[in-house]
Amino acid sequence: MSENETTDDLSQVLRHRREKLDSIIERGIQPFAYNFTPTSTTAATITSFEVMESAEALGENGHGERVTVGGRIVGWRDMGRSVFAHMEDGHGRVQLYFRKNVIGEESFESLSLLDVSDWIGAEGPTFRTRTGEVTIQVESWTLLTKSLRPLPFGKVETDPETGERKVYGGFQDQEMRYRQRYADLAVHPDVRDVFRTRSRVITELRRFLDDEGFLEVETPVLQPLYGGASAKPFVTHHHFLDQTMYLRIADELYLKRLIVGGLDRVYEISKDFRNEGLSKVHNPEFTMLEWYQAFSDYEDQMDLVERMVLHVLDTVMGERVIRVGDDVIPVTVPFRRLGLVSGLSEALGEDVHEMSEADLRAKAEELDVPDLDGAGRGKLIDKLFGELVEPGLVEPTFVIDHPKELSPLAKTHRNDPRLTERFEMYIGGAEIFNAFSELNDPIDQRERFEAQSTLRDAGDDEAQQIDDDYIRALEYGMPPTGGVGMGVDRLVMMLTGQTSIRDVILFPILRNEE
RNA sequence: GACCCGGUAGCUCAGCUGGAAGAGCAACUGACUUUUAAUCAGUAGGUCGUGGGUUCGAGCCCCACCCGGGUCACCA
Repeated sequence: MSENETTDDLSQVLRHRREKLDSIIERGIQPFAYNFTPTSTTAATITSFEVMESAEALGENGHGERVTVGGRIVGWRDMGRSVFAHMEDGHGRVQLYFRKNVIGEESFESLSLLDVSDWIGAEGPTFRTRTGEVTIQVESWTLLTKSLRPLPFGKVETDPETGERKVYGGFQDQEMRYRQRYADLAVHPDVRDVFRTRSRVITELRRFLDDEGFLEVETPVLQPLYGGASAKPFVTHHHFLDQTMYLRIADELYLKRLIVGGLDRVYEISKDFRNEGLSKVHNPEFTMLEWYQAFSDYEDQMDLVERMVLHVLDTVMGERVIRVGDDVIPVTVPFRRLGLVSGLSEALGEDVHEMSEADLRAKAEELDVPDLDGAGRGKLIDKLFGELVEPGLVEPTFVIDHPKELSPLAKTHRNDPRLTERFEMYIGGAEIFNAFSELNDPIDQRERFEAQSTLRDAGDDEAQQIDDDYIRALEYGMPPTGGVGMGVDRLVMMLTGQTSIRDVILFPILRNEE
């Protein structure tokens, strides 16, 4: 039976499909068509029928419009001299009805060569079956692509009253769903919807910033020095230059060089790369949106973030709520603003500014906060805040005015030299935005870099490098600037109610197969 | 990185105290011209994640490893 060893190795199911392919070719049917021109989609076919029906415009035999549709077979019920099937395209699904005395003997016999997950085109008038489903009475059909590997469709039961879909069996294995995202998408319409939403969110973020007068720019992914965030980079090598290169961990320093150059409102949507662990909210490559606006400070940027979030909710979601798992969180402006130090003081019941580093450390140890080695005052405050306050930040909240040590690229707070003008915006306990009044004093910036360098020498491999070229740019003069970074993946998680970042990234990072 | 759970037919899973590898769906053959988790009859399909070990005998027990999920840690 089998032509060769390769075919021998295939499972029974795959072998049967190869055999059908052979039969198709023997009958002179093209199994992988070159093109097809539908006149309608599955969704439009149904809508059109319903419109004609309610206008009492149906033709003889209750037939609606004659359509030609293309799609993938997702269900098949063989009744002998008639067959019911379901077809899906990018817009929905529609039922097909094949009758032997309508399509003819030869065409009907050829149906036995079709399988679930094949792509076909079908042509005929619409009607409503006895059980009430709008269906295409197929008069002719054509094979578009023979599928040699069945998709793991489950059995779908649709409740006739509520329209709720219940899936039996199906494709559950998370690993396989991520590795074979094409199959996951093919089988799960709701997964396709998540990524459609993601795309629309990014479109609306662009539209919002474009309308605010921002210019979209592109800056290097491959960088001789990395900076703009505290993170471990991916390291690579350029052979011709014989030079070590890093994949960017942030866009920040390049975008601010553009502000120096007079491009006064810029943004970039980019993949950033951080060589760190994986979690429900961390993928090593992720999508970042950063923007910088001359003649603004972090207060202005808080207003802009509020307007941006509302714009995305209004245009994409149609409602001002965020979903975290099953929780529905209303989004209203202005968002809550909480000083990092004052919020922590409240949680501790004493003024953090009055506490010594030793006091802070004792508190942290008392609470079993891990990894305190080498933590300075700022780090201790941050850790305590993370432990005591952050988990409660479910409604949209700006956490503002971080300790200076934690923020080497932010301006010193105009009213308190111990703090910086910075905010992080949290929703549902996750950080989504991070912003500052950008530090534009080149002398101060060099000192901050040097402090980072000291941390680096002390073993902190996430501390930032000194970027002399960036300081040179600041010496030419950067106007007062507010800048914001946003985790696009995390925002999409919030909007689509996904609890894992992997469910909003089409191809999340996985270990190699085998 | 630590701990917990998992990996058995194409898919979803069961498999008792160690004693002849199972079910449903999918597939294949046949019946059925308005079904919709179609139905009915029959057939076939297995490297039990991998490699060792214990045992008369291992899907099951032991050791190591691989892969994934979850929790924690790391990650502003």
